[in-house]
Amino acid sequence: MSRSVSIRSMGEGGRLRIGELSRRVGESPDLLRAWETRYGLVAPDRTRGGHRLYSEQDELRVRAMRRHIDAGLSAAEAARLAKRDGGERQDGSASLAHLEAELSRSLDALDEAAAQAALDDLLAAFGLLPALAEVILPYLRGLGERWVAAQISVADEHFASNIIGGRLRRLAQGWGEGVGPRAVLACPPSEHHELGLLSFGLALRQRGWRITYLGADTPIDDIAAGLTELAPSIVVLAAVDPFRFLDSAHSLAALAARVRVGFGGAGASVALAKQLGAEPLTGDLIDEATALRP
Amino acid sequence: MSRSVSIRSMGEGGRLRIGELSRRVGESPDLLRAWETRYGLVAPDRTRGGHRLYSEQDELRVRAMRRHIDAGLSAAEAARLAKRDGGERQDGSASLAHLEAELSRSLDALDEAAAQAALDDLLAAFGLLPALAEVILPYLRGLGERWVAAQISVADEHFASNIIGGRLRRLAQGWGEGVGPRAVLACPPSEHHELGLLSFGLALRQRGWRITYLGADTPIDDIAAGLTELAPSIVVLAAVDPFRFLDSAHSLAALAARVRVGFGGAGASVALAKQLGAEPLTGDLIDEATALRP
Amino acid sequence: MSRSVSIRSMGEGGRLRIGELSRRVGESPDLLRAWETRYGLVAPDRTRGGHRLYSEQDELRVRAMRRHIDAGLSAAEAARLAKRDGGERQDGSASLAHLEAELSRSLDALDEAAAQAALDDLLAAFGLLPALAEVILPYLRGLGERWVAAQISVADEHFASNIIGGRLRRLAQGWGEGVGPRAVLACPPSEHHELGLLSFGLALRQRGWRITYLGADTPIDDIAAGLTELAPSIVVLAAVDPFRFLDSAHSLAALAARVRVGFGGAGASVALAKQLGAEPLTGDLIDEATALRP
DNA sequence: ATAGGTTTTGTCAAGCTTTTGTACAT
DNA sequence: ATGTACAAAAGCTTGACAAAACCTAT
Repeated sequence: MSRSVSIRSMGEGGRLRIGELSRRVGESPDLLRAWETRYGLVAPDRTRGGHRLYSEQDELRVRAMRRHIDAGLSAAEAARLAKRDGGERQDGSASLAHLEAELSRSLDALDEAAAQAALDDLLAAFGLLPALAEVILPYLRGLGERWVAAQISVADEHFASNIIGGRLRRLAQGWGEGVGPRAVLACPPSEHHELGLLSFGLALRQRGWRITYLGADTPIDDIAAGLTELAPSIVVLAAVDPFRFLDSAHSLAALAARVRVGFGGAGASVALAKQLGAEPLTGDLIDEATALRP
Repeated sequence: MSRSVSIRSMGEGGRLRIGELSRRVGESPDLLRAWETRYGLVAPDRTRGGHRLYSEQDELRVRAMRRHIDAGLSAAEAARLAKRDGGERQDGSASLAHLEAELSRSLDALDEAAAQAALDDLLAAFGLLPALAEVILPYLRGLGERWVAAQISVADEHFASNIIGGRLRRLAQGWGEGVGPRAVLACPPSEHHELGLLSFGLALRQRGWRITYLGADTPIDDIAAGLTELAPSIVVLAAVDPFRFLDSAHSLAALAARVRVGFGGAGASVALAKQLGAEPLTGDLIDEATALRP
Repeated sequence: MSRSVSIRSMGEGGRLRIGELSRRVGESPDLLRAWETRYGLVAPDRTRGGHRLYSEQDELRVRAMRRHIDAGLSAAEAARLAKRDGGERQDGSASLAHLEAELSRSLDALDEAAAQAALDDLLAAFGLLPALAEVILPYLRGLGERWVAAQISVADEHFASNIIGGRLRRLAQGWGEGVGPRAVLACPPSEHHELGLLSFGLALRQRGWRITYLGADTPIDDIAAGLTELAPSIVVLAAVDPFRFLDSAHSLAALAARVRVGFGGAGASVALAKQLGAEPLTGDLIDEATALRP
């Protein structure tokens, strides 16, 4: 509503001229004008002389446009999405932050009902993969760190793990069935952290894989036994401690000679995987699952 | 790459051009077009200029097609299956809408085996309370309405009621035992609709209550007789017609003077409950059960 | 009964060409065609171009034909029998012995779909508590014994445990909510067998208790920390090895001084419980849960 | 089992159009 | 700033082709 046409004020009014906007968002002025005329991406006010004055929301829209294009959308589609919800970014992340806080609070308070409700909301609002990637896995990481720092008791950690683990297993229902390629999932001996592995399995399932889940603390040689029966496309092993891999180095190398093997979890590394003839799956868990090809 | 971004930006309405879809699913654009023209696998929107715009479901279909082909089916068969159920099974649980339709269809067709299977799936996929709240109770409401509108015969209505009632009773197995507070459930004289009351009992049981179920058409004075023996925390009466309460007004008032009494069902109202000294339970059945405190 | 095919019907209706059928049943295409023309063993659909499309039932018939031939029958005789009853599934008699055998078979064969179906049938036919008491817990005992006797690999054991554990956790949905007395369930440090504890929790839940589940490998002192917050009626600890109790003897005695504590599992004994001030829950797991009073 | 013809299906090419970033004249 | 132009990239349609998989009949 500010009437004053303070040409110079690009500060608190937040209204930018095209050159400054171009510099901030890293798009050429020509392109910004093209996006405006072609797709109506923005409709900046004008100075009396006709110069464009962009608002902060315009800037958000332009950035959203760029994100969508980088994600592979056409310019037209990108503009359509950016116009629809380009300025609402902080709203969405606010609700995400809120749900994250609620999950955290309820689990810390040993309040199962509230925790289940938070998980419900989370999954309903974002869907499985984003909920895992953006909230649940970060929460579990934080939980581990607080546990290491002795800020929470093991009982607290167990409670939260069991609630989340229970939910993940519920979502895993029937994940061994169907027609996709098969992945066998397990943790090496002495490794008991399986929530990450469960999440990885769910992400794979989302992509159509069939999962055979052996879970925590599984002797490597025993995996080999079921190989002919299951004929998996890949065996994925996850551990948070590299020594869990190294302790079974010999068996792992033998396994990798017979079947494709992937190493994941904080204990995996490219070097370690290479050394034992396995594939490294050391990136973001969800990304790795999404990118995995049979 | 910006893989996680893509997950997010695909969330709502971001339609892909053929090149990007090709990149994501790993099939050549030529092949995608061939599958479309030969088998009608997908029917993407088009830009004004004729370029294809694929939806998220299209992507799922293409992936399903690939899975079926890898499983050994011919392209034609793979496409037939992918079209049939390519977009349905995201997270392993069949969609609620699909199960609802299947229940409805099988009951209308008087196909008991199919109806039982649909109930199995429903309960397995969503659990008791959500299944009741989201599917079974809405179905029963619809059934009642269709019966009033004379769109179905009494036999149809009985068939469906008996299947569902039978299942609810089986689920009620042992609900009188345990350690929780006790609720006595009954319908007043001349009231014969007890499916809602059964559901209410199951929801209470789910929350730890012990149920004593007297069922349809129960004289109020008879309830009073068992009172000292059972020592219930509450007596819940349900009727679809307010006159069923009014006909026993005197006995009901007397009962409410001795024990906590709740009124539920379409025949209950806040005014009526107040008048006879009872608690109204007029909200959503499952919600009321969940909120009830001993 | 053919179990709810609808959910896992991914392969349902997928008709095979002769090459793929040949691969699956291990008979040459030529032979398959010969059996068809000579004995009318099957009558597959055809594509417009004339290619054969075999149904799942056709596959069963071919397999039956092979079984009969291997049993010594002539081809003509074998075809006659296979046509008569080759396509019919072995009908699942709902007998307990049969279901037990089917569960055992499918888990040993790492066949998740069949195992889930067996669990479905089991729970539908007998209900939770009988299914646990009569089939699932005995099976788990047998599994442990076979494992000790090294008759099965750890991977086999893990697979079965995860399938059953997943199901139990699914059934545990929402068991922390409601109005009943609260029980805290955990295994002492180093104890990782939690399937019995889960079953015990389900049995308690069935009787109206609210469950707070801390699961495997929980330090006793940490349980004490949550005590005021949760105010449980009882804390139940389970272990298969008495040393798991003895290792935490001091903490356990301290805990038992503050709250009612029960000891269960093969590692518990009346003497041990008495010594540490706890209640023995050494009888049948389901019976103990059923008999427990707040 | 072989021979000879047919169907299915992935791929490619040719020629034309649309989309989109950038450039330039007014 | 506007409007037009332009060219690279990406798409579209039609038609064809060849390898693999199937068919029938001998």
